[in-house]
Amino acid sequence: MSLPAPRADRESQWLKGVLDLAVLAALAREGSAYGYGLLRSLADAELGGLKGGTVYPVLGRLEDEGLVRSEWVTGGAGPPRRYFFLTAGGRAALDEGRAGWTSFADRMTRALEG
Amino acid sequence: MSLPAPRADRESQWLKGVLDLAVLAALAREGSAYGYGLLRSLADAELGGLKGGTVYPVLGRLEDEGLVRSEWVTGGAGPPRRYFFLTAGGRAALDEGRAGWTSFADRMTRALEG
DNA sequence: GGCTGGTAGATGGTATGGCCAACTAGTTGA
DNA sequence: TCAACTAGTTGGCCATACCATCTACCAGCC
Repeated sequence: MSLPAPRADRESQWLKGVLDLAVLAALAREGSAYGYGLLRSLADAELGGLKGGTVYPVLGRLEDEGLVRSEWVTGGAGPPRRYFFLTAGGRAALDEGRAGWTSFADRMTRALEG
Repeated sequence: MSLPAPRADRESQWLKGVLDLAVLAALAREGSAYGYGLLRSLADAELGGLKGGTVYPVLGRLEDEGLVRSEWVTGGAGPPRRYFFLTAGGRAALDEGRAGWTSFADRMTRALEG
């Protein structure tokens, strides 16, 4: 391929560094959630077409950073689910990230309009 | 180091895929510009602390994609400057990118507030 | 019992692109 | 001659979203 524009969906680039905040926000909104459910609510709603291979590593990173806690729940219908909850640190990180994002988005939008 | 949060400045992640649009917008605003000037106007204004190693490759990519044209200008004060101009394709890409960005930023902001 | 299909989670490799550091070169002034 | 500033270039690093693939559990069906 030698087409000039690789076209690599800009949106997937834009998600970088924001996806974790989106996940934190979804957890804050829903109280708790398991990966597969998040996957579908995020994909059906605002942010299009996320796949498991994208979301699960995010949850893993968030747990490594102590921003979420997880808990296996077995015995329901289907395979066991791993439910995630925000920690206090996660809530703080979400607030901070929200502020940073709105600031950045404003500056960027202004830069694009000039 | 074992601190949980690697702290890798979120903003630098957010710039991914948006910086090229910011550069296109700056060129559209100023008519033409050379790299070092762009560097300073972008850094002084909205988007903080950009370095040469970040901006010059962007200009190179934009030229490879046919979105900008460049022209060396020698004989002024100081080293030769390479001036960049938007092409028609660049203007179209800017419009398209602007629309995509505002849409994404809106959806993202809504997702963060929920 | 075996099949199939949907649910749930995990993993590895790839490619993108901003970052830093170092480098070359031209001009100006001491 | 030397230093400082301007201007552009290059190479390697690293985080992270993407894709494809894999395991495993359960339900319904024959």
